[in-house]
Amino acid sequence: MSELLLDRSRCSVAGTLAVVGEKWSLLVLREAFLGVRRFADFHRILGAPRAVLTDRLARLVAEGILRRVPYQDDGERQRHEYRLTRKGVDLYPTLVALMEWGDRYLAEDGDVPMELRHRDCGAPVHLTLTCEAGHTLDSARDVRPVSGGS
Amino acid sequence: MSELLLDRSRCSVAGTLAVVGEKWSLLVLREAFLGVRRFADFHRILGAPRAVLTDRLARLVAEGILRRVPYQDDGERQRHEYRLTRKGVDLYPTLVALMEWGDRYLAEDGDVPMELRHRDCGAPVHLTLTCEAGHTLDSARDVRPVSGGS
DNA sequence: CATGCTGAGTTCACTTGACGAACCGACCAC
DNA sequence: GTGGTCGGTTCGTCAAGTGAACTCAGCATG
Repeated sequence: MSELLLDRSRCSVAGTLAVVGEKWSLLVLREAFLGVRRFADFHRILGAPRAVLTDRLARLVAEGILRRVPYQDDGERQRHEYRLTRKGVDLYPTLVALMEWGDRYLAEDGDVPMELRHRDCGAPVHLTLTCEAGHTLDSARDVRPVSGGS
Repeated sequence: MSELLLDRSRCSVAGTLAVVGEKWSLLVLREAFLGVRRFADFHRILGAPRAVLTDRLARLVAEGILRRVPYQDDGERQRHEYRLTRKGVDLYPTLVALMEWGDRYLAEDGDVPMELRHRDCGAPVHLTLTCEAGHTLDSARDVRPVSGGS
Protein backbone atom coordinates (compact mmCIF):
# COMPACT_ATOMS: atom_id res chain seq x y z
CA MET A 1 0.00 0.00 0.00
CA SER A 2 2.75 2.41 -1.00
CA GLU A 3 0.18 4.95 -2.16
CA LEU A 4 -0.53 5.73 1.45
CA LEU A 5 3.02 6.91 1.94
CA LEU A 6 2.95 9.72 -0.60
CA ASP A 7 3.38 13.22 0.71
CA ARG A 8 0.09 15.09 0.85
CA SER A 9 1.26 18.27 2.48
CA ARG A 10 2.32 19.89 -0.78
CA CYS A 11 -0.36 18.31 -2.93
CA SER A 12 -1.13 20.32 -6.04
CA VAL A 13 -4.80 19.46 -5.91
CA ALA A 14 -5.09 21.01 -2.46
CA GLY A 15 -2.96 23.95 -3.57
CA THR A 16 -5.10 24.68 -6.59
CA LEU A 17 -8.28 24.34 -4.57
CA ALA A 18 -6.89 26.81 -2.05
CA VAL A 19 -6.64 29.31 -4.91
CA VAL A 20 -9.81 28.66 -6.92
CA GLY A 21 -11.79 26.34 -4.67
CA GLU A 22 -13.93 28.92 -2.92
CA LYS A 23 -17.56 29.21 -3.87
CA TRP A 24 -18.12 31.11 -7.16
CA SER A 25 -14.46 31.26 -8.21
CA LEU A 26 -14.68 28.59 -10.88
CA LEU A 27 -18.02 29.92 -12.06
CA VAL A 28 -16.49 33.36 -12.46
CA LEU A 29 -13.81 31.74 -14.58
CA ARG A 30 -16.37 29.85 -16.63
CA GLU A 31 -17.95 33.18 -17.50
CA ALA A 32 -14.58 34.70 -18.24
CA PHE A 33 -13.99 31.91 -20.77
CA LEU A 34 -17.35 32.69 -22.33
CA GLY A 35 -16.31 36.29 -22.85
CA VAL A 36 -17.68 38.05 -19.79
CA ARG A 37 -15.42 40.84 -18.57
CA ARG A 38 -17.42 43.32 -16.51
CA PHE A 39 -18.57 43.33 -12.93
CA ALA A 40 -22.20 43.98 -13.79
CA ASP A 41 -22.28 41.10 -16.27
CA PHE A 42 -20.72 38.64 -13.83
CA HIS A 43 -23.21 39.78 -11.27
CA ARG A 44 -26.26 39.55 -13.50
CA ILE A 45 -25.38 36.19 -15.04
CA LEU A 46 -24.13 34.42 -11.92
CA GLY A 47 -26.47 35.95 -9.36
CA ALA A 48 -23.72 35.89 -6.76
CA PRO A 49 -23.91 38.47 -3.96
CA ARG A 50 -22.02 41.62 -4.88
CA ALA A 51 -19.73 41.41 -1.87
CA VAL A 52 -18.72 37.86 -2.69
CA LEU A 53 -18.15 38.77 -6.32
CA THR A 54 -15.98 41.72 -5.35
CA ASP A 55 -13.95 39.45 -3.13
CA ARG A 56 -13.57 36.62 -5.67
CA LEU A 57 -12.55 38.98 -8.49
CA ALA A 58 -9.99 40.67 -6.25
CA ARG A 59 -8.64 37.31 -5.20
CA LEU A 60 -8.34 36.07 -8.77
CA VAL A 61 -6.56 39.29 -9.73
CA ALA A 62 -4.23 38.96 -6.74
CA GLU A 63 -3.42 35.41 -7.81
CA GLY A 64 -2.63 36.53 -11.34
CA ILE A 65 -5.51 34.58 -12.88
CA LEU A 66 -7.42 37.64 -14.00
CA ARG A 67 -6.07 41.11 -14.69
CA ARG A 68 -7.87 44.41 -14.29
CA VAL A 69 -7.79 46.38 -17.53
CA PRO A 70 -9.07 49.96 -17.89
CA TYR A 71 -11.52 50.63 -20.68
CA GLN A 72 -13.80 53.48 -21.66
CA ASP A 73 -17.06 53.27 -23.58
CA ASP A 74 -18.26 56.31 -25.55
CA GLY A 75 -19.85 58.82 -23.23
CA GLU A 76 -18.90 56.76 -20.21
CA ARG A 77 -16.27 57.32 -17.61
CA GLN A 78 -13.30 55.00 -17.40
CA ARG A 79 -13.94 51.64 -15.82
CA HIS A 80 -12.09 48.39 -15.37
CA GLU A 81 -12.76 45.00 -16.85
CA TYR A 82 -11.43 41.61 -15.90
CA ARG A 83 -9.55 39.49 -18.41
CA LEU A 84 -7.97 36.09 -18.20
CA THR A 85 -4.19 35.93 -18.01
CA ARG A 86 -2.19 33.01 -19.34
CA LYS A 87 -2.31 31.57 -15.84
CA GLY A 88 -6.10 31.87 -15.96
CA VAL A 89 -6.41 30.38 -19.43
CA ASP A 90 -4.48 27.37 -18.19
CA LEU A 91 -7.36 26.56 -15.86
CA TYR A 92 -9.43 25.69 -18.91
CA PRO A 93 -8.88 21.92 -18.63
CA THR A 94 -10.23 22.02 -15.08
CA LEU A 95 -13.46 23.60 -16.27
CA VAL A 96 -13.71 21.21 -19.19
CA ALA A 97 -13.22 18.26 -16.86
CA LEU A 98 -16.01 19.46 -14.58
CA MET A 99 -18.22 20.08 -17.60
CA GLU A 100 -17.64 16.68 -19.15
CA TRP A 101 -18.48 14.89 -15.92
CA GLY A 102 -21.65 16.94 -15.55
CA ASP A 103 -22.57 16.26 -19.17
CA ARG A 104 -22.21 12.54 -18.58
CA TYR A 105 -23.95 12.24 -15.24
CA LEU A 106 -26.23 15.20 -14.77
CA ALA A 107 -27.66 15.93 -18.20
CA GLU A 108 -31.11 14.49 -18.68
CA ASP A 109 -31.43 12.06 -21.56
CA GLY A 110 -28.20 13.17 -23.17
CA ASP A 111 -29.39 16.72 -23.63
CA VAL A 112 -26.07 18.46 -23.12
CA PRO A 113 -26.24 22.19 -22.32
CA MET A 114 -23.14 23.22 -24.23
CA GLU A 115 -20.74 21.62 -26.65
CA LEU A 116 -17.14 22.44 -27.37
CA ARG A 117 -15.94 22.30 -30.97
CA HIS A 118 -12.52 22.58 -32.52
CA ARG A 119 -12.38 26.07 -33.99
CA ASP A 120 -10.52 24.82 -37.06
CA CYS A 121 -12.38 21.65 -38.01
CA GLY A 122 -15.64 21.85 -36.05
CA ALA A 123 -15.28 18.43 -34.48
CA PRO A 124 -16.31 17.97 -30.83
CA VAL A 125 -13.51 18.43 -28.34
CA HIS A 126 -12.77 16.20 -25.34
CA LEU A 127 -10.19 15.86 -22.61
CA THR A 128 -8.09 12.73 -22.88
CA LEU A 129 -5.42 11.22 -20.69
CA THR A 130 -2.33 10.55 -22.79
CA CYS A 131 1.19 9.53 -21.93
CA GLU A 132 4.28 11.03 -23.47
CA ALA A 133 4.82 7.85 -25.44
CA GLY A 134 1.62 8.65 -27.26
CA HIS A 135 -0.75 6.12 -25.73
CA THR A 136 -4.31 7.10 -24.87
CA LEU A 137 -5.37 5.98 -21.40
CA ASP A 138 -8.90 4.80 -20.81
CA SER A 139 -9.16 5.21 -17.09
CA ALA A 140 -7.56 6.19 -13.83
CA ARG A 141 -6.63 2.55 -13.41
CA ASP A 142 -4.00 2.87 -16.14
CA VAL A 143 -2.18 5.48 -14.07
CA ARG A 144 0.43 4.82 -11.42
CA PRO A 145 1.20 7.73 -9.07
CA VAL A 146 4.81 8.11 -8.00
CA SER A 147 6.19 10.69 -5.62
CA GLY A 148 7.95 13.37 -7.61
CA GLY A 149 11.00 15.56 -7.14
CA SER A 150 12.99 14.56 -4.08
CA MET B 1 -20.87 38.44 -28.62
CA SER B 2 -22.97 35.33 -29.04
CA GLU B 3 -21.19 33.68 -26.13
CA LEU B 4 -23.18 35.86 -23.81
CA LEU B 5 -26.40 34.30 -25.05
CA LEU B 6 -25.63 30.73 -24.06
CA ASP B 7 -27.85 29.17 -21.44
CA ARG B 8 -26.16 29.05 -18.05
CA SER B 9 -29.02 27.72 -15.99
CA ARG B 10 -28.24 24.09 -16.75
CA CYS B 11 -24.47 24.50 -16.97
CA SER B 12 -22.62 21.28 -16.28
CA VAL B 13 -19.79 23.08 -14.53
CA ALA B 14 -22.23 24.51 -12.00
CA GLY B 15 -23.98 21.16 -11.73
CA THR B 16 -20.80 19.26 -11.03
CA LEU B 17 -19.67 21.85 -8.51
CA ALA B 18 -23.03 21.51 -6.77
CA VAL B 19 -22.19 17.84 -6.27
CA VAL B 20 -18.47 17.87 -5.47
CA GLY B 21 -17.74 21.58 -4.98
CA GLU B 22 -18.10 21.74 -1.22
CA LYS B 23 -15.02 22.01 0.88
CA TRP B 24 -13.14 18.71 1.31
CA SER B 25 -15.14 16.73 -1.27
CA LEU B 26 -12.47 16.75 -3.96
CA LEU B 27 -9.75 16.09 -1.40
CA VAL B 28 -11.67 13.08 -0.16
CA LEU B 29 -11.76 11.86 -3.74
CA ARG B 30 -8.06 12.52 -4.19
CA GLU B 31 -7.41 10.21 -1.24
CA ALA B 32 -9.84 7.65 -2.60
CA PHE B 33 -7.82 7.57 -5.82
CA LEU B 34 -4.69 7.04 -3.77
CA GLY B 35 -6.24 4.00 -2.15
CA VAL B 36 -7.72 5.36 1.07
CA ARG B 37 -10.94 3.65 2.02
CA ARG B 38 -11.56 4.04 5.74
CA PHE B 39 -13.00 6.85 7.79
CA ALA B 40 -10.08 6.97 10.19
CA ASP B 41 -7.56 7.20 7.35
CA PHE B 42 -9.43 9.99 5.60
CA HIS B 43 -9.60 11.79 8.91
CA ARG B 44 -5.96 11.35 9.82
CA ILE B 45 -4.57 12.24 6.38
CA LEU B 46 -6.86 15.15 5.55
CA GLY B 47 -7.29 16.63 9.02
CA ALA B 48 -10.86 17.59 8.19
CA PRO B 49 -13.31 17.88 11.10
CA ARG B 50 -15.05 14.58 11.74
CA ALA B 51 -18.51 16.07 11.31
CA VAL B 52 -17.63 17.49 7.92
CA LEU B 53 -16.03 14.24 6.84
CA THR B 54 -19.12 12.27 7.89
CA ASP B 55 -21.26 14.64 5.90
CA ARG B 56 -19.07 14.63 2.77
CA LEU B 57 -18.74 10.85 2.70
CA ALA B 58 -22.49 10.47 3.11
CA ARG B 59 -23.08 12.97 0.35
CA LEU B 60 -20.66 11.26 -2.02
CA VAL B 61 -22.33 7.92 -1.30
CA ALA B 62 -25.77 9.45 -1.86
CA GLU B 63 -24.57 10.81 -5.19
CA GLY B 64 -23.26 7.41 -6.23
CA ILE B 65 -19.64 8.56 -6.36
CA LEU B 66 -18.52 6.35 -3.48
CA ARG B 67 -20.14 3.18 -2.20
CA ARG B 68 -20.14 1.86 1.33
CA VAL B 69 -18.78 -1.68 1.45
CA PRO B 70 -18.80 -3.86 4.57
CA TYR B 71 -15.52 -5.45 5.61
CA GLN B 72 -14.22 -7.24 8.66
CA ASP B 73 -10.65 -7.46 9.90
CA ASP B 74 -9.57 -10.41 12.08
CA GLY B 75 -10.74 -9.92 15.64
CA GLU B 76 -12.60 -6.77 14.72
CA ARG B 77 -16.27 -6.17 14.32
CA GLN B 78 -17.73 -5.48 10.92
CA ARG B 79 -17.17 -1.99 9.58
CA HIS B 80 -17.69 -0.14 6.33
CA GLU B 81 -15.21 1.24 3.85
CA TYR B 82 -15.71 3.71 1.05
CA ARG B 83 -14.83 2.80 -2.52
CA LEU B 84 -15.03 4.67 -5.76
CA THR B 85 -17.78 3.73 -8.16
CA ARG B 86 -17.47 4.12 -11.93
CA LYS B 87 -19.13 7.52 -11.53
CA GLY B 88 -16.45 8.41 -9.00
CA VAL B 89 -13.58 7.11 -11.10
CA ASP B 90 -14.82 9.34 -13.92
CA LEU B 91 -13.97 12.38 -11.80
CA TYR B 92 -10.29 11.51 -12.23
CA PRO B 93 -9.70 14.01 -15.06
CA THR B 94 -10.99 16.80 -12.82
CA LEU B 95 -8.41 15.95 -10.17
CA VAL B 96 -5.67 15.60 -12.76
CA ALA B 97 -6.56 19.00 -14.20
CA LEU B 98 -6.34 20.63 -10.77
CA MET B 99 -3.08 18.85 -10.10
CA GLU B 100 -1.47 19.84 -13.39
CA TRP B 101 -2.33 23.50 -12.86
CA GLY B 102 -0.92 23.37 -9.35
CA ASP B 103 2.21 21.64 -10.58
CA ARG B 104 2.75 24.39 -13.14
CA TYR B 105 1.98 27.41 -11.00
CA LEU B 106 2.40 26.48 -7.36
CA ALA B 107 5.34 24.09 -7.26
CA GLU B 108 8.56 25.76 -6.26
CA ASP B 109 11.34 25.49 -8.84
CA GLY B 110 9.70 22.66 -10.72
CA ASP B 111 9.72 20.38 -7.71
CA VAL B 112 6.48 18.58 -8.40
CA PRO B 113 4.94 16.71 -5.42
CA MET B 114 3.61 13.75 -7.38
CA GLU B 115 3.90 12.40 -10.88
CA LEU B 116 1.51 10.24 -12.85
CA ARG B 117 2.93 7.50 -15.03
CA HIS B 118 1.35 5.19 -17.56
CA ARG B 119 1.11 1.84 -15.81
CA ASP B 120 2.07 -0.02 -18.96
CA CYS B 121 4.98 1.99 -20.33
CA GLY B 122 6.04 4.21 -17.44
CA ALA B 123 5.86 7.45 -19.42
CA PRO B 124 4.46 10.57 -17.71
CA VAL B 125 0.74 11.09 -18.21
CA HIS B 126 -0.96 14.38 -19.07
CA LEU B 127 -4.41 15.68 -19.91
CA THR B 128 -4.78 16.90 -23.45
CA LEU B 129 -7.59 18.57 -25.34
CA THR B 130 -8.29 16.61 -28.50
CA CYS B 131 -11.02 16.78 -31.08
CA GLU B 132 -12.77 13.78 -32.56
CA ALA B 133 -10.93 14.34 -35.82
CA GLY B 134 -7.74 13.54 -33.95
CA HIS B 135 -6.22 17.02 -33.63
CA THR B 136 -4.49 18.06 -30.43
CA LEU B 137 -5.54 21.51 -29.22
CA ASP B 138 -3.01 23.78 -27.59
CA SER B 139 -5.27 26.15 -25.75
CA ALA B 140 -8.75 27.24 -24.86
CA ARG B 141 -8.54 29.63 -27.78
CA ASP B 142 -8.84 26.76 -30.23
CA VAL B 143 -12.24 25.88 -28.80
CA ARG B 144 -15.56 27.32 -29.90
CA PRO B 145 -18.47 26.77 -27.49
CA VAL B 146 -21.87 26.14 -29.06
CA SER B 147 -25.15 25.64 -27.28
CA GLY B 148 -25.99 21.95 -27.29
CA GLY B 149 -29.14 19.85 -27.47
CA SER B 150 -32.21 21.95 -28.24
C1' DC C 1 -18.43 -9.83 34.60
C1' DA C 2 -16.13 -5.15 34.66
C1' DT C 3 -12.87 -2.61 32.24
C1' DG C 4 -10.61 -0.63 28.57
C1' DC C 5 -9.77 0.16 23.56
C1' DT C 6 -10.88 1.35 18.79
C1' DG C 7 -13.42 2.92 14.77
C1' DA C 8 -17.00 5.68 13.40
C1' DG C 9 -19.51 8.65 14.29
C1' DT C 10 -22.73 12.78 17.04
C1' DT C 11 -23.20 17.06 19.80
C1' DC C 12 -22.12 21.56 20.84
C1' DA C 13 -20.12 26.19 21.29
C1' DC C 14 -17.62 29.16 18.37
C1' DT C 15 -15.90 31.34 14.26
C1' DT C 16 -16.00 32.07 9.45
C1' DG C 17 -18.35 32.66 5.20
C1' DA C 18 -22.45 33.47 2.20
C1' DC C 19 -26.73 36.00 1.42
C1' DG C 20 -29.58 39.93 0.00
C1' DA C 21 -31.06 44.40 0.52
C1' DA C 22 -29.73 48.97 1.25
C1' DC C 23 -26.53 52.46 0.78
C1' DC C 24 -22.50 55.15 -1.44
C1' DG C 25 -19.58 57.78 -4.69
C1' DA C 26 -17.75 58.82 -9.22
C1' DC C 27 -18.98 60.19 -13.50
C1' DC C 28 -21.96 61.23 -17.44
C1' DA C 29 -26.23 63.19 -19.68
C1' DC C 30 -29.92 66.30 -19.47
C1' DG D 1 -29.02 69.86 -9.70
C1' DT D 2 -31.55 65.65 -11.00
C1' DG D 3 -31.39 61.23 -12.52
C1' DG D 4 -29.02 57.05 -14.14
C1' DT D 5 -25.35 53.58 -14.34
C1' DC D 6 -21.42 51.02 -12.80
C1' DG D 7 -18.79 49.13 -9.32
C1' DG D 8 -18.53 48.70 -5.36
C1' DT D 9 -19.20 48.79 0.53
C1' DT D 10 -22.02 48.06 4.77
C1' DC D 11 -24.84 45.48 7.59
C1' DG D 12 -27.99 42.16 9.78
C1' DT D 13 -29.07 37.46 9.19
C1' DC D 14 -28.35 32.81 8.25
C1' DA D 15 -25.65 28.72 6.74
C1' DA D 16 -21.34 26.25 6.91
C1' DG D 17 -16.87 24.88 8.78
C1' DT D 18 -14.00 24.05 13.06
C1' DG D 19 -12.24 21.56 17.11
C1' DA D 20 -13.01 19.48 21.37
C1' DA D 21 -15.78 16.54 24.00
C1' DC D 22 -18.99 12.93 24.21
C1' DT D 23 -21.36 8.46 22.54
C1' DC D 24 -21.93 3.80 21.18
C1' DA D 25 -20.99 -0.98 19.45
C1' DG D 26 -18.31 -4.66 19.71
C1' DC D 27 -13.99 -7.03 20.52
C1' DA D 28 -10.18 -8.21 23.89
C1' DT D 29 -8.22 -8.66 28.40
C1' DG D 30 -8.12 -10.04 33.27
